[in-house]
Amino acid sequence: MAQLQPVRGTHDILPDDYARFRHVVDTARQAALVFGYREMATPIFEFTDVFARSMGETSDVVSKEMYSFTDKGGESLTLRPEYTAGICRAFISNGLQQHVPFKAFGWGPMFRFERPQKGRQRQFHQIDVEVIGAAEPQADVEVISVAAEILRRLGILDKCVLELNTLGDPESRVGYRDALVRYFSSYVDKLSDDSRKRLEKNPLRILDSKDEGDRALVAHAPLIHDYLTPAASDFFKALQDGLGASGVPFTVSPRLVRGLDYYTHTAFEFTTDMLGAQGTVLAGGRYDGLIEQLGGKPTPGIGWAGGIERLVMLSDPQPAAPRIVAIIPIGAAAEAAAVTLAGDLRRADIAVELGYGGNAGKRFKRADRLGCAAAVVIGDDELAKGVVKLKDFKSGTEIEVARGDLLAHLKQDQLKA
RNA sequence: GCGGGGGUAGCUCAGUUGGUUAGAGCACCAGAUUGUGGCUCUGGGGGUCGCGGGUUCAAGUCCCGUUCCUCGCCCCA
Repeated sequence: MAQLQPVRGTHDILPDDYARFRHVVDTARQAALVFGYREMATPIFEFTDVFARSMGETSDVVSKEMYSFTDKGGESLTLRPEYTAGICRAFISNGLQQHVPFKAFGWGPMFRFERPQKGRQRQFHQIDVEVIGAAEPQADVEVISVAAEILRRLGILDKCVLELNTLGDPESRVGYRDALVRYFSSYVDKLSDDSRKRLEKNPLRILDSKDEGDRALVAHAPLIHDYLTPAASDFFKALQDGLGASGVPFTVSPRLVRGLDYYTHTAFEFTTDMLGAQGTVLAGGRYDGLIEQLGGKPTPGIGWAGGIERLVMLSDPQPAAPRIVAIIPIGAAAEAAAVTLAGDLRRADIAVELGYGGNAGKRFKRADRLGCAAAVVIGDDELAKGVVKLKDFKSGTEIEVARGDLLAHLKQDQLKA
């Protein structure tokens, strides 16, 4: 075991894994583009205040999980623990109000000081989709549809279920919160220690407690749906109708809530039972109060984030290796010709591996291990005749090809990278 | 932050009640085969047994600390 380890909770992504990682990002990007979203990026660190104000000072993420530091100019900065706040900050900073609805796709590393587990790292990566400046439930439908389409393209939609709920508008939420506090307060002695704390800090959270005793109480707790204002109720109905029309299956989970302060109305999660305790693959919701909280004009928004590492674990070991051609020179004179030839092919977008040395046997062996589709052999005989030998690794057959015809041959064999 | 289980070669692991120079398979390198890969055979390199301390004549093995991974809680993607 090596003594020089990466920082706890961080991992190197080596080429084989990176291929799967990139496949997830590429698939997500492509699906998002199809829905009219455009890729963008924000800095991986922001003023600490951006996250503290958006997520709430008392949230667990802000109070104990942020990588915050003071830079040499004395500013308190924080490595982003999530994407939404940064996008909203960018929306305000760049005066994008005139571009609403603003539809963004992004991805990148996030940082949280948590105890690592499988599917939970201190540096992890998310794909992210946001719509800012749309108050209509149709936006919620679209945002969730993008997520479903990404999961479908990754071939893992059937390993997930979509759980859906509403937190109502602020008015609904206040009434419901009071009702919950009243209900649970009458059973304080039966609540778990954790939930007793939640009763003061974040009573909605009791609803998704994993404690057996809590669950029994939750089963008879008031439901948000009885406290929705007519407007909030209509909104939720429209969302469900829209999802039905889009062919996105879901189940309503009245106990699904959000830990972050800025969520309103829609809350949803795509979850799986294949990843142990880290079952949430992709989750999000509506955050109509966030932009204003950050200092912008009141602007509605909705979005989600998906954990790339978790998506990778669910998806199949990925994609076909690139079709590489190995050029194998034999003899000193052929070395130069091989370099020239490699340049010609690469300019035509054919992936070429030119071994650095060794005899023919070694170079063939190496080409085979790399998974090369074919080898181009060039030695003194071939040089004299102006040809190369083209060997197909799969069939083992070898043919002689004029040097001028090689490119056409390779393209015909669909060896383009 | 709390509780449980782990760490022996690049990978997967074995290693007896503590006992001499710590092993296997796979992988890697070399040769058989200096103009032809996969298969086979032969040989080779590679380990401060996670790290530090303690007990002992003797520690991979027992004890303590620590670090990292892992399972669950909290929280979250």
